[in-house]
Amino acid sequence: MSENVRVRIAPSPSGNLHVGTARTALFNYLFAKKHGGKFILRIEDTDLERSSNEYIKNIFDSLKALGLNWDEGPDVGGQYGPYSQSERFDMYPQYAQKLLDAGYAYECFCTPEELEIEKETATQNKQAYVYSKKCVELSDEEKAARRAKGEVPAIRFNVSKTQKAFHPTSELAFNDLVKGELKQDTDLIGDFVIMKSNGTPTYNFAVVIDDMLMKISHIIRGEDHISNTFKQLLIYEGLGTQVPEFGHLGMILAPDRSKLSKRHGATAVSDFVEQGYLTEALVNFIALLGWSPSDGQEIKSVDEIAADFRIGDVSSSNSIFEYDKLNWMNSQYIKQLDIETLKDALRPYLTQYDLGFLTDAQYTRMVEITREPLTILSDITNDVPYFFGEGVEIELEVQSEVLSTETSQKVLREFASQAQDWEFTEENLHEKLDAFRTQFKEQGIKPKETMWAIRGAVTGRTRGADITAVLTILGKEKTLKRVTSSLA
RNA sequence: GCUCCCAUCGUCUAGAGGCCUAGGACAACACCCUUUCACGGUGUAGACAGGGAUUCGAAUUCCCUUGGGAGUACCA
Repeated sequence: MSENVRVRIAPSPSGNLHVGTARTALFNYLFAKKHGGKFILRIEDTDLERSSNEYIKNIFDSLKALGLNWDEGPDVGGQYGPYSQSERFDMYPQYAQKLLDAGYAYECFCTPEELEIEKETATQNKQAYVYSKKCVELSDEEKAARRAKGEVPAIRFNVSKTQKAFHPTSELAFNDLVKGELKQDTDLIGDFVIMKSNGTPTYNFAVVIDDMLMKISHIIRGEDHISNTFKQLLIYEGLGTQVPEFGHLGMILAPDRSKLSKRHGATAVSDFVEQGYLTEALVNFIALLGWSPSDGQEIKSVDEIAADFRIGDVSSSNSIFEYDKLNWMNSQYIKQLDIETLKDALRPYLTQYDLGFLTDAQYTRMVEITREPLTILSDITNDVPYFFGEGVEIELEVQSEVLSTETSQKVLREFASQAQDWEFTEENLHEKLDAFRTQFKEQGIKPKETMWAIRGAVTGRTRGADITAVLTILGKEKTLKRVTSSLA
């Protein structure tokens, strides 16, 4: 299948790129890479009301950030364009006409009110709603008369007729790439509209025509499309064109097993990026929802995953999006970042501080000593306030439980006097502080307490980065000033 | 309501009849390391939804129940 593999992702720009869509895009991308095929981006912007350029840009940016670059699309073009559905409106009527001519579709003049009544009786009888087909046998005279009255028909697909033409029974089945054989009784599928009375195609029709014209070979999408697949299968057959392969992925659910929505927090790729997740970590994590590496090594680049990817190995069940593992994975990716990249990546989260306060060397050192506990990049914001400004804000608890004690005061007094003569380099400070601790240890004061007093006075906290490096970055003057102001 | 899909530790998963007294990862817990927090290391605990059937033998096959998800538009 190698040269002919063509897959696509077809988001509708009615919102920012959702992680669910991102995962579908990823699996399509992996499938294309694995088989040396093409990955195509098509924007389904037929719902002009809800579509916007801002969302289109967000989709482009997010996909690129995840490393899912497309071979054909609205921006890069390709030989099967245009790649925005709104520019393809004139392509659909001819195929609807073809279906009409073959008898696989017919005009329907039913009003919304009539349809509503049909639906109501169906629900009352606890039956599945299936369109009555009342317009299927309309004579040419009747249709002409209705038109004369100003009625405009929609075009419906004749399900049973198409089914009979291509299959012995009313059962329609196909072999799904991830779920295996899937079947449906087509008697339960009503004759659905393919062209609305306003002349635009419905989703199910447009998708088939687009996929056919773009020569899409494999359609990998969410399992919420399974019921659409049966309708689309029939359209392909009615059109007499080659039917692509289908693969349906389980859904991504929120921890409460409901659909992942805004009320659960971040849903768009760009939301995660804003929060300080690395796209490399995000895409890696998302790949693990439904797929697992054959060697057990979970941290992998998209390229490595592609080499190991087999669509048949993808899990057919839903999976829950839990932050725990994503967080861990993000921290792993942060650890792998080289220092210059990290320094830049962190800047957006440090805007509230005056970075000019530190030299580049000091900023570098600060990042080096504060990077370790970072789960997401934005964690840095609350970890570094004491590096900036002359004074420091002391946490209430630190003041009452650490700095106010007799022991701490003693330590700080001694520190204030001794440190006057110290040279504030990390190497020297390390040595001096070691001796300093020992000195107090002999008086029965634990090293931990000694260091807490100093840390508390200088950073206002009891926890944080390596204190020797902190003092060095601050320098003697600021350190002593802060220590002195903590003396009672 | 009707139709379809799914069902292994809390979560993501390995497992395609004997290799399973079910393996890994995250989270949890304990201990170690340590001038704090953390990182790291070593351990502990934790699952085949329930019931039938097939078989010498079932997490793996079939059926039912239960639970969860999806679809049911002249939306996409």
